[in-house]
Amino acid sequence: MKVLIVEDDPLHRSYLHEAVRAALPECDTVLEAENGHAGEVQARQSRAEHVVMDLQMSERNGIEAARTIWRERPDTKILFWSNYSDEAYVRGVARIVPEGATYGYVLKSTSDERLKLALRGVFIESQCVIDREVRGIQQKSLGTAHGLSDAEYEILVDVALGLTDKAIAQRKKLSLRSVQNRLQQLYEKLDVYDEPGNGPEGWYNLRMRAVAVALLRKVLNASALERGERELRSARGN
Amino acid sequence: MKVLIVEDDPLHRSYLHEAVRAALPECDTVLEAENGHAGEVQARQSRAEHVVMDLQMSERNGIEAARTIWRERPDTKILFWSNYSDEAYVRGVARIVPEGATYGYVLKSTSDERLKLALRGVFIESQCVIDREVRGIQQKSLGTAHGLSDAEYEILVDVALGLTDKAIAQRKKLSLRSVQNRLQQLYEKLDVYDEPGNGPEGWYNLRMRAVAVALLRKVLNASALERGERELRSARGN
DNA sequence: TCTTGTCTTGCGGGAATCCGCAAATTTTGC
DNA sequence: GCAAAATTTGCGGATTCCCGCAAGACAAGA
Repeated sequence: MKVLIVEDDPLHRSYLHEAVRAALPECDTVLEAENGHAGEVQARQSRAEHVVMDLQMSERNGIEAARTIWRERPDTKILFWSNYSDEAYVRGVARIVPEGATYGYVLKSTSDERLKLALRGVFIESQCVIDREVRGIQQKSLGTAHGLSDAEYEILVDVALGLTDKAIAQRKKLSLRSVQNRLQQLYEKLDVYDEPGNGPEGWYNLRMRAVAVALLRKVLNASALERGERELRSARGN
Repeated sequence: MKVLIVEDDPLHRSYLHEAVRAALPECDTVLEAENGHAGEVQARQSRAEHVVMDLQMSERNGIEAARTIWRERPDTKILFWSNYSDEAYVRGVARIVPEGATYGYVLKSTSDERLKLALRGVFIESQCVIDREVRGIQQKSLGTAHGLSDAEYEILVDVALGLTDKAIAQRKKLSLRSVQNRLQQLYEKLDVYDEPGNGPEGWYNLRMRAVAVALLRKVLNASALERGERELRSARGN
């Protein structure tokens, strides 16, 4: 059994290496890669079916890397090991998990014991192991109260990239007014309307404020923006 | 001699602890804090004059913590030790360094040797030690070509927070048109005008696109946004 | 003093936004 | 198969943004 570790921080990498050795005696080979791109190459060459992957890496982040790995071998078991549980990350991972694939998502702040359990659970028992806190974010993002639907989230990304309503309408094949409707839903869910009494009204540019709030709440993050920008550019130059 | 380490990652914290022990035999006490807030408290209680500080921590980030520490004792020597050299961080640090204070800024990816040199340089020799790469960012942010002036940067933050032109004008005590002028400078420097030929014109909402570009280039980051938001709220409720 | 350059401000208009209203269309539930 | 609910779309307008143009304000320098 082979395990591939994709992690850019040397300290965390060697810690993970130790943890894998300790938790998985049946593992005979541990490979390492120091960024997403190297990880893809390694996974392809070594045919490793078990991957521990950091999200947030320079060069190429974990979500991108996981997506190409899964595209080539959808039965690869991937355990995401991340510092943060930003809704943007959770959503990003959920978007790329293939049908029926087994994966895990644990935070770097979890105990050695729980990391061990996750390693065995995902790699040996083929269970999906999601950290408690991550699970909470997942739930929240589905709740209709504050949670954004996929449609709303996509609009949010387009807006955040700086596209005009017209451009979004064209991209999403919708009428101008529909895009604006979606935007209004966003404004309500993100609660960007300045309540009267809190200074004069009209303090906020709603479009910009919505993005700011999404960033502050980690519904969006830099990684999601970069992903969107790449997609935008590739769609442009088709 | 006392050294305070403020770092939320346990692995990095113990690594730093070792590095300090090895580089500074004249140091008899090493204290640790696991987030910015605890760091402030520790610094106050222990009167440590030498601090190694991570930027990007939850609870309270390094820039905030450093600012309050320096406000209480401006002669404290602080070595910033960070994963990234985002222009937003570099700018954030530069904004809070007191007159004549000595500090350093090294990346976590530097070698043990250079970390050691930085520790001795800042704490013993009272030199300012700035990593090569960080220095590069500093220079670039000053170059008039793409670099934003402080005035432009402040407008950028206000826009990113979602304020309207009118609100910014009021906040900054400028006329509406002056704010819009500053915005136009921003648009030019961030190069948000879609060149003709690249699809139909009017793809971009300039205001939003400027912020998106700033985020993608790391001129802005989530930390800077949070700082801005806090200032905004405190200014509101005065 | 006069010039030159930078910064600020006002005016005006074209374009984009935000959004209420209502009809048309699709989806959902039974 | 049909009615209720949700979504999409068009229209019109108030507001805001974006920006060219030009007139003051201010500082530096010859």
